[in-house]
Formats: sequence, structure tokens, C-alpha cells
Amino acid sequence: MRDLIEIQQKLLPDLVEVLRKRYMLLQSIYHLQPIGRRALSQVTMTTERILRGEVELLKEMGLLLFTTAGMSVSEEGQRVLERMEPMVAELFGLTDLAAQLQTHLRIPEVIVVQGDADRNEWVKQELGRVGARVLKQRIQEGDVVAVTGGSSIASLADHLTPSPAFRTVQFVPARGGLGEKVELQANTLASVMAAKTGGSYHLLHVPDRLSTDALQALLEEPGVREVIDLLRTSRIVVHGIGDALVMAQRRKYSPQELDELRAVGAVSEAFGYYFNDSGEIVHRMPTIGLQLEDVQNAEVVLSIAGGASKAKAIHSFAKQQAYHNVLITDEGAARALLAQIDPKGASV
Amino acid sequence: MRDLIEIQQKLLPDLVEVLRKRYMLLQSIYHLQPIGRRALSQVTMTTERILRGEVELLKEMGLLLFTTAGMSVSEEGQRVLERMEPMVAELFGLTDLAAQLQTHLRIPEVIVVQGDADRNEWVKQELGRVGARVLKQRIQEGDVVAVTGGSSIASLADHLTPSPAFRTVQFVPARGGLGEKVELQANTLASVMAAKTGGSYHLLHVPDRLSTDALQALLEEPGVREVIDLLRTSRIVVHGIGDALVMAQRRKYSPQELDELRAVGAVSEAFGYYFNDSGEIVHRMPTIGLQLEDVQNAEVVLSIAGGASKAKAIHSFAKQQAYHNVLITDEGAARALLAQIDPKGASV
DNA sequence: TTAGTTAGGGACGCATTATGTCCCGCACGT
DNA sequence: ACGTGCGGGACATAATGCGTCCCTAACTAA
Repeated sequence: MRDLIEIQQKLLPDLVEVLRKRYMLLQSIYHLQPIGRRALSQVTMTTERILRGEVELLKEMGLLLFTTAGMSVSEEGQRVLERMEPMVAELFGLTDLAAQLQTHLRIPEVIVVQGDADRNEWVKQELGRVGARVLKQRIQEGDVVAVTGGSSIASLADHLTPSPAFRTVQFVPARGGLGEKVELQANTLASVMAAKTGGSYHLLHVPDRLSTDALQALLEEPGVREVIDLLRTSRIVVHGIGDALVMAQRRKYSPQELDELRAVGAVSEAFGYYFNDSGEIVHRMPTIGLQLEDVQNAEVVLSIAGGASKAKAIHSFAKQQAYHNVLITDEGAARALLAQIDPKGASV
Repeated sequence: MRDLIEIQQKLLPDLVEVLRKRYMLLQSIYHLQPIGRRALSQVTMTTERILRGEVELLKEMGLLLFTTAGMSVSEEGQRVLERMEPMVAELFGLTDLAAQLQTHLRIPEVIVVQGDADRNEWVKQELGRVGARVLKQRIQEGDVVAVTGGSSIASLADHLTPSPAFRTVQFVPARGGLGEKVELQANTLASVMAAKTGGSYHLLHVPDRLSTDALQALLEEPGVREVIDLLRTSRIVVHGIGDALVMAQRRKYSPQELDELRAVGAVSEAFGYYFNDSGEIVHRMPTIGLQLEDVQNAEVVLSIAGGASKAKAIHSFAKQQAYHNVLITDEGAARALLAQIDPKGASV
């Protein structure tokens, strides 16, 4: 069954969403029958007119009865409700997960894709594809987009397509080089995004780890200064969320430094900030790039992270930065996250 | 999976139609790739612009590739096509049957509902529901609607709902009494339809079987004459199609008469006319009511008949009267009919 | 019996979207 | 070198969606 839905959704992206709405509408009518349009439109949080279209369709299909007392569910409609019941959890699982995350993390928008990035490589692709779609939706003329590195963001970059709206967009790396694979670095990704979309990009030619002295010196450099200033005006921030210790190791932290991180309870990492369970900053890399206050000034923060192993990191980061945030994650991370928030209610 | 498909058809009939179109579009592209918009729009019988919207969506979903040579189906798209194949029959089976009947019988519109009226009683209900919907769509102010008897038409009458458009509609029985159950007679159904819709009705107070003398005498009666004249102006005719011998028995034909019917190869019956395999009139009851020429003058002829046993009758009647016809039948009859038209191609 | 409430259905106008149509630069094959 | 057919862009108009209000019928409570 999963197969059918999955395939259909490729051709009809909002199929499940519409199905869910119709099902819930039918269910609402069933529980409140007989009920009128006006009352029902308040319950279902829709306008009268739009609800009308829906109920007329359901009536056409013989699932509803219209009487002077109001609408009620026909026998056929009841049969549909009964037969759908066992499928509901599976069908709407992801939507449901997203809604739960939205509530618990207080994030305006959450999208959950199927699978677990830890288990299937293609889930990263899916995250990227969805992320690219969201970015394309949110982009505006003349936007400055700050991007970090990482495989999720790389996948997003890969799925971007040219569009006239992107012509005036500038992609700016949020960080310097991370000293690892070049195809996952912020600098590279900014240029890839620009190439894919037809936008322009800037580079931040600084190493990620710096001594305080070198940092000060570099900040004086005009070429660096310019990019930093631009970075601060970012309307959109696109970033991944990393596991604190994993990121620290990639950044070649010494064993002592790692111990310190562990000691302060660092869990997640994003743009060089390390957060603990509660979302508090417990460590900050002395480096050049996007600062947390700049992120908070951004109008759109696109966070991408998948895989059950990222659950803790996502949770702690979400506590820090929930406002104006769009979280794109996967089923694995979502379930793990909910299980850790509410261990008893984590079934489905 | 079967379950889900049925539910989808009940809850998302509009979306299933869109799904079908998208699937067929993807398939067309696959077979013609690489192909441009203009060429494709001719093949698919759509305008360039509307096709463009569709292919852009398919591109967004990663199912199409756009090159300077034209559009082609991506690997993902091929996977979708392959995985959908087994579901196609179930998803679009009925639509497909309807399309085949339309072609083979040369009838402008065919609707096929699920099931077989011979095996499940509720299929008749479904036929009636759909019939009522079609009638409501086609009705116009001041229409005269000729109706025959029978269980299918009774079911249609049952599913009619009031509507202001029906206020000025007159329902007229196409035949006199059939001497059987009153709830299935044309007179009764005309009055039921009027009651259900808010229209008016007339009655034809004559027995169905008459001697030629009595027939002439009755035709002189003003009350009868009036109704007959009205009947002749019918813009819409709603009728069932019966099996010739079954109808003859109901009409209490003598064994000799039945033998005669068999001898001339009578297969189907409608408004007192008996048709053979080729749709030729082989017998005609000397009676008062709607004549075949009146039917041919009607703008809308709504034929309802379901059940595999009616296949022959439908086929032969369709040969007689295809123009301006809307046929509403069921899966059982449709498959049986196609098997008899084209025995080898009747799989699915 | 009557007043009040709420039902479904109809109507209308605005606004946004969809859609038909044309044009352009470009890449390919001839 | 040229012509054909491609995808992409632009734009005016048609059309549909949608919010909103009104109407009559029916039921309920006094």
C-alpha cells in the first residue's frame, strides 16, 4: 500500500494532504451530525465557501446526506470511514509527525520526508529535493542567502534549478573552510548553488579554526570584511544541524577540547556554535562567519537534518532557534525526537 | 491495496482523474522522447500552455529531463511508470472500460460503475445514483422528460434531489402500465421523480398491451392524447434496457408469441420495441407511448442497464440508438460486452 | 400559534489564477 | 550557413475560485 501512495505522490504531490483533509472532514461531520455549513466551517477552521465545495463533492459521491436539519454521513460514507481507519496511521504518519514536531518544538513549519538518512542514502537526496523546493518557494529578488556546508546542504544545492527569481540572488558561505572534503564545504556549495540557479556567489577565504590574533588580522582584510558585511544582511539562512562531537572531530579538536565539550553537555552544532540539551550555547568557535544574532535577524531559516542520530541535535538547536524556522527532517529523526520528548506517547 | 484504491475513488474522484492524465502524459513522453511541447500538445490533444504546466510539475518532481532536443523521462520517471503499471488496471480500469465502450459502440458518453448488478444488489443503487447525477447535469428549464419503468430507473428516481432547475420540468411516462409491481412502473416513477425533484408529472392511464381496436379508441381520448403529444416533445428520455425474453414474459406473452420472438432473434427491449443482435427492430408492441422516432428526436437519451446478463441487450440497442446517447452501465455488463465484441482483446 | 434560530441553496463581485498566444535566442541537423 | 524545432519568457484576457450576503424553508421553544 505504501508503494501505491508513494508512487502516486510523485505524480500528485498533494494527494495525501487532500485525502487527509477530506477524511477528517467526513469524520467531523460524522461526529457532529447533523450539522450546518456555518457551524462546521468554524470547527474545521475553513471558510464557508471552501467547505461548501468539499461537502458538495462528498455529496456527489454519495457519502453525505443533506437534510433541512443539516448534513450527515450516509451509510456509504460510514463504510468509507470504517474502511479507512486501519490505513490512517500509515497514510498520515508523516503529516502527523510534522504536526507533532511543529507543536512540540514550536517551529512554524516542519516537513518530514520518508525514511531515515542513517539507514538509506537516498533519504538525503529526498531532503535535498524538498529543501530545494522550499528555498525556491521562499526566494525573492535580490536576496542574500547564507549557506553552510554538509552533505544535506550539498544535496539541496544539487537539486536546485535555474529560475529568473534567482538571477539577483547572492549566495554567501556562512563559514570558512572546514578542512575536509571540498564538495561539502560552504564555499563550494555557495558556488554550486549560484551555478545551478543562475545567481551569483561570494567566497570566504579563511580557515575555520583560527587563533584570536589571526582572526583579528583577517577581519581587517577588505576582501573578508566585505563578505562578512554582506553575510550580515542575509534574509535567508540555509544550514544543516550537526552532532556536536562529530563536528568537533571533523574540525580536529584535540582530545582535551573534546572532553571539555562533553563536560559542558554539548549536543548539537550549527554555524560553529555548540548547544546543549536545552539549546543553550555552551561553546563557540572563535571564527569568522555568520553569527547567531545574524541568524536571528534572518527572515527565513531553513534547517535541514535527517537521520535518527541527529534527533538530539535537532531538538537542542530547535530550542535555541525556533522563530522563523523551517525544519526539514526525515521520519527517522522525527520519531526519535518525539520519543525523547514524550517517551510514552511515541507510538504510531 | 484494492481497498485504498476504492477509497481514493470515493474520496478523491477529481484527483484520480488528474492522476490518470499525468500518468498518460508521462507515458506519452516516454514513447516519443525526446519531444517538444508543440508536438506533444498535438499528440495529447491539449493546448501548449496547459501541457506546459503539467510537464513543469513533472519536472519539479524529478520525473522529466529537459534538454535542447526536447523532453525525456528521467530514470526516476521510468521507475514511476514501471511501478505504476500493475496498479493502472485497478486505478483506471473503469475509465478505460468506458473509453473502450465509447469507441466500439460509438456512443458519445459512457459511464461504468463498479460491480455487477447481477451479483450485487447495491450496484443498481450505484447506477441510479450516477444516473441521477447525469440527469441533474443535463436538465434545463422547462424540459419534458420521458421515463420508462424498471428497477434501474426506479433507483435513479430514488436518488434524485430537489433543485430549482427542476421546478419547471415535466416528467412523463413513456409507457402505460406493465401490469406488474407498481413501484417499477413508468407512471409511478414519473410521479416519484416529480416528488423528489419538485417538478410536475403526468400519467398515462392505459394498459401496456392492447388490441388494435382499443388502441385506436384510447388515442381519441383527450386525456390520453394530451400526454402523448407532450411525450413527443421530450428533450430528454430516460430509459432502461431489458432482455427481450424476460420483458416479454413480464408482459405475459403467450408461449407462441415467445417462440416467435425467439425465431426473429429478439435480444433486447426498450420502450416496447424488440431488437435483434444487429439492433434491428424485429418486433413492436402495438401500444400507446413513446415511439422510436420520438427518441431519435430527443436531445439527450439516458440509457441505464447493468449486469453481465444485459450485455447482449445493451449491445443490440446501442447499434440502434447511439446518437445523443448517454449509457450508464456497470463493470459486469461492460466486460461481457467487450468480450463479445472482441473476444481476444478482452483481458484486464 | 408564533417568534426565533439555523438549515441549505442561490447570487454576486472581486481577485487571483489559469490559459491561450506569441516571441526569442539557441542548439542541433541538414 | 541555414532552417527547423527546442525550452523559456512575457502578457493580456478569460475563467475560475472564493468571500460574502441574502433568501426561504423547517424545526424548536414558548
